[in-house]
Amino acid sequence: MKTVLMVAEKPSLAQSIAKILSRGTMSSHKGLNGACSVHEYTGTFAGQPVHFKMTSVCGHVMTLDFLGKYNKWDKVDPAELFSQAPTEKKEANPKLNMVKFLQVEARGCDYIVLWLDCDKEGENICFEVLDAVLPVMNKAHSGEKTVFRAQFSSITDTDICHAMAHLGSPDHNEALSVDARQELDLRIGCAFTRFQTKYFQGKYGDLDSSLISFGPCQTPTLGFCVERHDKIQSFTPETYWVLQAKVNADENRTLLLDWDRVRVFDREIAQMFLNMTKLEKEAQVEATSKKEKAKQRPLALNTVEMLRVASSSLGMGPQHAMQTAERLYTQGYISYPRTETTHYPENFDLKGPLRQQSNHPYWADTVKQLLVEGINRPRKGHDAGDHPPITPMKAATEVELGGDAWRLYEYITRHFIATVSYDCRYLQSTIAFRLGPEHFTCSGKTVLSPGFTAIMPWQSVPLEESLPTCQCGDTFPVSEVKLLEKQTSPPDYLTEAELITLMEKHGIGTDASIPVHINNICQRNYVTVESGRRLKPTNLGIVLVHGYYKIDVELVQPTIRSAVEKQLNLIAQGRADYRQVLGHTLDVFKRKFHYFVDSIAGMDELMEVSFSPLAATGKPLSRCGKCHRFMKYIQAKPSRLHCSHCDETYTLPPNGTIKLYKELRCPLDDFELVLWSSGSRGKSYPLCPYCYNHPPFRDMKKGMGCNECTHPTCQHSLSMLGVGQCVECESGVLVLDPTSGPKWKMACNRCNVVAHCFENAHRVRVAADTCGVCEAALLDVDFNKAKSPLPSGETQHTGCVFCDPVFQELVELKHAASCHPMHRGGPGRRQGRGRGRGRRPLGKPGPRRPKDKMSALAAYFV
DNA sequence: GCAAGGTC
Repeated sequence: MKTVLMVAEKPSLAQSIAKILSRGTMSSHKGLNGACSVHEYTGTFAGQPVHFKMTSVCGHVMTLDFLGKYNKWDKVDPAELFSQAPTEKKEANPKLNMVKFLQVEARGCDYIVLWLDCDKEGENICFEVLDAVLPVMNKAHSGEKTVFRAQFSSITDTDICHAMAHLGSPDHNEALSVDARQELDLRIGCAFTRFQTKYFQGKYGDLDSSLISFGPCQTPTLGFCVERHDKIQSFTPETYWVLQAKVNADENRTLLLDWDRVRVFDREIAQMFLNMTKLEKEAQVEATSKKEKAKQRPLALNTVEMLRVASSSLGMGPQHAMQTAERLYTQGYISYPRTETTHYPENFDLKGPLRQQSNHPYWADTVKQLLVEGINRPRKGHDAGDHPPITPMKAATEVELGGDAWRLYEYITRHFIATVSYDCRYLQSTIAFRLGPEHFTCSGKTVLSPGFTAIMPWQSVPLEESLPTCQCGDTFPVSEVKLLEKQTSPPDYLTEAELITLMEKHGIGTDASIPVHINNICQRNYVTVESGRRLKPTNLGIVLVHGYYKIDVELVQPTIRSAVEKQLNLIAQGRADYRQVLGHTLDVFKRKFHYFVDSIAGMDELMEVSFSPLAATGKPLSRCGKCHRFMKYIQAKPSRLHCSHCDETYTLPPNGTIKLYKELRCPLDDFELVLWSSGSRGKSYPLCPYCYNHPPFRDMKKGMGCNECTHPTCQHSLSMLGVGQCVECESGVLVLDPTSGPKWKMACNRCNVVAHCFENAHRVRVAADTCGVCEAALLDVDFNKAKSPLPSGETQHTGCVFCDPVFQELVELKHAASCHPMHRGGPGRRQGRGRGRGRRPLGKPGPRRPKDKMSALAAYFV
């Protein structure tokens, strides 16, 4: 029997499609990567009985990047990234082993049916899948078609079965347009980002962002925030006047009338209107009207609307809201949360999900009433052909979910119930008055039936007292006419919800990527989230955008995306050549890049005003090995040391504190050592600022401290302080932390394992001898007289921390900062440890300590 | 260390 391989874009879709096509008869098992499942069943294909294997990828299989050597920032001119730098496709998520997984499943298959999402990205993934599986599938007989594409617009029985019966072919042009998009985004984004970052970080010490990034989506996103900021800044308040009149409706009630002219901006004219009306004793009714109006129930919920409400009403940022929604989805509480669709398919079972909610403590009554009296048809929304709107899939209580998960679930459920509820109906009454020559109106709303607002109370029509009944020609006594002086007020900072709307409108990002772009501009310190989730640009954000305004406004305009997308659509439609479009667009941006580089002084002028040059930032900390003057420690991200005399900058490890290390010097370059520490519960190690940036030995890399230094004789080096191989990771060595006393620690120089060894020793040294059993270096310890754990009050002991019975008792293994007790020393508690690969119990370390001192020595003299 | 797009 032949085998048909079928591949969907994500595990959940593979499951639902297989369920539909197999009519529930499939058997499932997990694939080798643990993330994807394979669903198998038998059926017919092209008129013959076959075996079906339905599985999925997890989004893109591959990602585009530059060849390794072009990722060295200090060796490559960013301008080269526009054409010379070659790119390669790498596995998007190496942990998932997707290519291997697909090949294992595809081996021996005869046909493939591609069930990827029906958009351009999906079409591109089709070819990523084909590249992986075609080499291992059975070869086709000549002329036989073996590759098929399913075209579906919703995940319903009819649609899926129809797609299966009308298979087509994958569209190469659509896939190519995505290839072009990837290459453009990569080359343009990286070139501008690297140039800006290097230029400004080399000049200023207080930018407070480790990266000055640029991208065709994130930059216009920032642009919207700064545009609003500029509007606020340039706003000048204007004074205006409003004529306010009150009439007595009866003895104890007055009506406030709205002036038909609303407001005037000229004081004298306002005064004139007041003079014309203030002596009037009565207001005459000119007309009355009563109109029944409806407030429409909401459209079914899609991702973007959910994110808007989450931000504006629940105070949850888009990134957080999305993560919460994903968790609700994987736990089965809601349907797939990434969808653009606001329209339920015709045969969608609306009553099922509704029935599940009929015993819910918060909305049982509303739901029961709907089920008894009949639900309303949801409004006609937009069908993007991806997934049904976001719908609750099972009932849940506040206690069960708790916190933000509950609040989001509650909103989704209330919204869903609202979509099948009736519109809110209310009566709008208006009375038009005349006071002398001027016209006024008074209007009020009375709710006739609350409809969906019962389940979405925040949407209710506010309760108002009804207007008095009256007729044309009636008069009411005037109680007061006065002039109010007011001022126009500036707009407020953009809310996240408004930003999402703007991004959606201009096609910046997608439902899945909008939260990422917003998160990016926050993390890069371009904007901060203020109360009410309003986005206020920082100085850095403002200067960047104003700089683009000065140099090339197109770099920050939202059209930067849509213009490119227009070109890409030509590729997708087969109306333009992929190579030509790519070449042309790259050429345009290459010119823009060169112009930007040549004009960077324009942006720099703005930077100067807000930021301080490197030489003027930071505090003197340690001495430079070249000029022996103090270098300044710049704490702002990225933290570094700057020698203003030599005009050199030395980067330091991120996240942690830096102190001078006892004025000790590196024997290689005479730089004063500094001590990096991740906190009291973490680890610390000394490092030489020069060696950290310029590795001294061949077997060392950039970013290594003394605890990884292979110097054979320096007292701070790995060679001198290394004790034994790490008990968890493959390549790390546990290194004695000479600053950790009196609570002595050894820390792995690769992973975050920390071994606490002696609490009451005043001196611990790494001895020259090694353990005969495990080859770890012996430790030479002087304990405090009063608290010595040694028998008969001895204070001095030399032994192996891993094998010596006295020392073993004193060792405790932890993880830096997190402090999970992974190990407690002492016999009798060893069972059950050592889960996972490559971990050895502390009692049995593997081969240890850098042994090959001769080769390190040789490297030293290179 | 960089983009944006999938998804886990």
